[in-house]
Parts: sequence; C-alpha cells; structure tokens
Amino acid sequence: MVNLIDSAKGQIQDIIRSAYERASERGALPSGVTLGGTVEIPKDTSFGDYASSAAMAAARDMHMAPRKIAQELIDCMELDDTYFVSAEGAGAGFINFRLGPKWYADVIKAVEAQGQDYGRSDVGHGEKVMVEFVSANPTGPMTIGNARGGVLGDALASVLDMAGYDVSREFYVNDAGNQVDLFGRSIEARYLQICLGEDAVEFPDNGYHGDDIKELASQIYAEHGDEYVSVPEEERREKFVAWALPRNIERMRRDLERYGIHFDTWFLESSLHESGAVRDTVDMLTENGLTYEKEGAVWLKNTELGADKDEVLRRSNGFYTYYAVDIAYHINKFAVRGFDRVIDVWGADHHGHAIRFKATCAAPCIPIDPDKLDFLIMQMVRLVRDGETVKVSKRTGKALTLADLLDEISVDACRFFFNAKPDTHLEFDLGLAVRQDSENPVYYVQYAHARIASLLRTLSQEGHTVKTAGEIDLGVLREEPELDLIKAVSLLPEEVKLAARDYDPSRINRYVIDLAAKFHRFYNSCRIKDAGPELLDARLKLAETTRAVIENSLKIVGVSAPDKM
RNA sequence: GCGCCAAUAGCUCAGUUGGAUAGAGCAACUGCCUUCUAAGCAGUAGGCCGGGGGUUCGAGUCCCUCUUGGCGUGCCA
Repeated sequence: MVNLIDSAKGQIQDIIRSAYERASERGALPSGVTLGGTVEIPKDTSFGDYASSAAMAAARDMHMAPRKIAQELIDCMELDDTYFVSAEGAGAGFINFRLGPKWYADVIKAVEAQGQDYGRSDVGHGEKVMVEFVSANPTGPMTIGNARGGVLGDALASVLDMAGYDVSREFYVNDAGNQVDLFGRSIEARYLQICLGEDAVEFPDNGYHGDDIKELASQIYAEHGDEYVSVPEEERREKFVAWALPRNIERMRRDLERYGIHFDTWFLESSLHESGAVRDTVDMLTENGLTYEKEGAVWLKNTELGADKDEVLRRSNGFYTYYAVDIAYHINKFAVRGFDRVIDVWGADHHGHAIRFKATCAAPCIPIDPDKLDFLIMQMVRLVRDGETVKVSKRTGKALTLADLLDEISVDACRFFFNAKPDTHLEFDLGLAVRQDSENPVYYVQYAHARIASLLRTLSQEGHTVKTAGEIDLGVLREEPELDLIKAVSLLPEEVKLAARDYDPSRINRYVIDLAAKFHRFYNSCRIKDAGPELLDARLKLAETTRAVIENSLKIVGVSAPDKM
C-alpha cells in the first residue's frame, strides 16, 4: 500500500540530504552536521505544497542564518525524477516545495487501485488489539453517555482496523456483584409492591428507581401472579435476576445494532467468578504479600505500587469488588486471550480508577505490561434542554436513553455528532438535536456524496462513463480547485494513521468535511458537462475518486453514504 | 486539600504532537439557480488564544504559577 504523503515527504528528505552532501563538498555549508527538522504541509498553500524546516533546525550547529542555509541547499538541489517541480526559500528559513503532475496522477491511480481499501495502511503490523467499550450496566437502559462511548469505541476500532491492527470489539457485561444484587432487590421491591400494595414494602436505599424496573416487575406479575410472594428471598431474587438480566442484555444488544455497533464478544463478568479466576487472582496477590485484612475486608496494598490509595478487593460481606474482578478480567485479556494491546474506553468519572489500576498492573506478579494497556477517557456529555443542564442519573431514572435518542435523531446524525474529540466536554442540546437541518455537518458531507452520485448517473445517461486512470490524461487537471481536491483525497491514509496514533477518530469527521468542501468548490467552479472530451474524462474521474474516498471515510465513522438526498 | 481533563471569534469547535499573517461551521450582512442536486458556492464582518512568568531562532502548542468550570478521591462501578 503506497502512501503518497509518505512518498512525497520521503523524497524531500532525500533531496535535502543529497543537496547537503553536494553543498558541503563544495564548501558552501559546513560538513558533519546531522540534518533535523520536519517536513510538513503548510496551512497556507501559497507557501507551496510541502515545507521543510531543515535549514532552521541546522542554524545553530552550522552557525549560519537559516535563510542562507536554505538558499545554499536549494542551489545544490536535483529535482529531476521526483514528484516536485520547484523549491524555494521563504519566511524564517523554510524550504517550500511544489508538487508536479506525476504526483497528482498517482493519487488518483492509488484510489482506483485500492478501492475500498484506500486509506488502509499497515502501521499496526497486525498487532492484536482489543477495544472494550460501552460496557454499560445491564441493570437498566443505556444512556446518552453510552451513546458517546459507543460511537467513540466503534469508530476507534474501525480506525485501528484501517491502520493495520487486528481489532476485536468487546462489551463487558457486569452480570454479577453488588449492582446485580441491588437490581434483584429493586425488582423484588416493585414486585411485592404490586402484590401487597405500595406501602407494604420499603424500597431499597440505593435501589434503581427507573420505570424500567417497574415494567420488569409488572411483567413478572403478569406471567406469574403473586406466586413468588411465598418464595424465600434469596431464591426469589435469584429467579428475578435470572429472568430480567438476559432481557436487559438482549435489549442493549438490539439498541446497539440499531446504532450500527456490533460487538465481537459479549464477555460476562460472571464467567470470571464461575471459573474461579477472581478468587485465584486475589489469592495470588495475597501469596505475593500485596494484601492485608482490615475491618473484615481484604485490601490491596496499592499505595506500595505507587497509587494514591489502597483498594478493597473483597468486602466484609464476602462480595468481591469490581476492582478485584477488573484485575482478573484484564489478566484474562492479556494472559489468557493473548491480546497485544488493550484499550478501555471509559467515562471521565473513571479516570481516578484508570490511574490507580495502571499502578496495580505494574506489579511484577501480574502478567500485564502497563504500557500495553491504554485508557481512552472521554469527558462527560452535558445534556442541555431549554438552556438548562439536565442531570442524568440511572438511580433516579430520569436519564434520556439511547433508544429515546435514536427515536428522535437519525443514526447518521448521532454517530457524526458524538464522534467528537474525547477529551473535551460535549454539550448536547436536545432542542438542537431534534432539528434535522443543515446545522448538522453530516448533511453537508452526505450531500456531497449524493451530488457526485447524481452527477455520475446523469453523465452516464449521456454516454460518459468513468474511464480507468490509464485511459485518461490526468495532466489536464491544472486548476486550483482540481489540485486542491486531489490533495485532500491524498490525505485519508495519513489521517487514519494519525487518528489511530492519537486514539482520536474524530479526525476523520473533520477530514471528510474538508474533503466535501473541496469537492463543492470544485463542482461550482469546474463544470464537467461542458468541458472538452479530455477534460471531461479527467474531471469525471476526479469526481468518482472523491466519491469513493467520501464513502470510505464515512464508513469508518459509521455513517451512510447516500446516492440520493 | 490532593489528583485528572479542559479554557481559542457572539455560539459549537479545529489548529498536523514547537513553525510562516491563529482557521472552519453556525448565527449576522452582500451577491450567485432557463446551465451536471442552491442540504451548495463566492464575499464582508467578527480575536489580549483565561491572567502572569519561564524555556529558544520561534510558543495557541512545552514548563511553573494563579483564576474559572467539569470529574474523581478507603468496602458503588
């Protein structure tokens, strides 16, 4: 897979290196200096297509003015047989390069050759990586926070896949422990309230107040009447949980599928208890002297491992805490299932946990390399309605659910909107979100795609079909909007790489908006229909090339690319 | 108190991991459809990059400090 950005940058490094050799042989520049600096794409295209800061970086070692160094290098440059047609010194000592027709033609050929794989690279070297995300508690419906985490995790997984990683998407189901116990008690209370009257039963202190719990209870009542009233508490709760939990999990799975998110694995927390992995993990930590007992609970000496506080592993009531289970779970990810790298997508309310957990994983007796465990911490979603912040709480049951959201807003708009930079707070305005107008940039991008598809249909009816790059003289594409568009097309593989490196799939959003803008500009200023035969073929090819790249980009984000709007 | 994340145009956000005159979108204003989709394009206007120090050829970007907001901080997950 050829990356034309890398090729161009690499050529510039070579050009400058050999120019420096010649210059130092001639005595124009002092020899023996290691050339540094970077090659980048200037924001302002009047500075050229690529710029090198090598002259500025070498100024100190050479004891010369950057501009002077740049000029000496340029005087010794050979540009024949490269992608570049000119180089000139500018600004504080930049060397600006301008691309020639060969490069532009190669970009279009690359998209044609790679098709749906255009954008793909192999920087990941097939490394086996797990992205664990959403992992919402199955004790209730998913919230708006899960909507963000879902998009982020799914898009991140796609980006990593495109960057050459062997990616697995996982949902961790908390189907055991304290929350589930509370879930059972909450249903039980609602059930008994139905059977015996509202006031006959007290609702548990920290119980789940949502209407979904009441619905589950009334469904049980509808099927079984009051037959569970006489059943012993323990058994009754067990039965309720065994009945309700799978229903909730199935509902989450359906909602997520509707959202365009498919998990490779739904990993059950209970399996870690049943296999004894949790117990074994705590025992192992004890054998290594990392635990102590206090007030009837088993504690992890996490401060000895560099964390700011110790953690409870087993509560005085005998329950293992999420912390103990999390250690067992991550040992499972790495040591049992053999992932090379694990990324957990968590909300900001877990960041303290992430830091402490990493300290734990650094313990020599735990078979996890902390450098291979990454956390993608996303900031909270602030829900705003009528200018006021809406508090979201599962316990009080006033949360807006993911399903509610999808009833109001298209999946495409949701996925595009929530794919924002993870580390910034996201303000979600309900009043704005229900409006399906052009304020949402997703329509801007989709419109570009539909526009091209329509263009291809219309011209095809007039006998103009898209030819292969080999049959066309792409050199006739010389106008600014045409060349700008090709440059935008060339960027996808680079953007995917950076998105994978930074764990920031929202780069693709910004990229595809820019690509669409470049297309609209091209479309408005470069007519295709009335152009001469050669130019028509070349422009039509460029339009189809753009369409393919928009489609590939939107696919990463999980947004559809419509042929009509 | 301590820790993590943030602060850039009226609003929502970019800024290629230190580069050239800080950019888009929305909102406002002005033009462009008998011509390939006007959900579009072109243009105008809008800024002490929260404040103050420091590092160097060069800082929105890195370090220190202060202010403001969000989140977390020993038996919830």
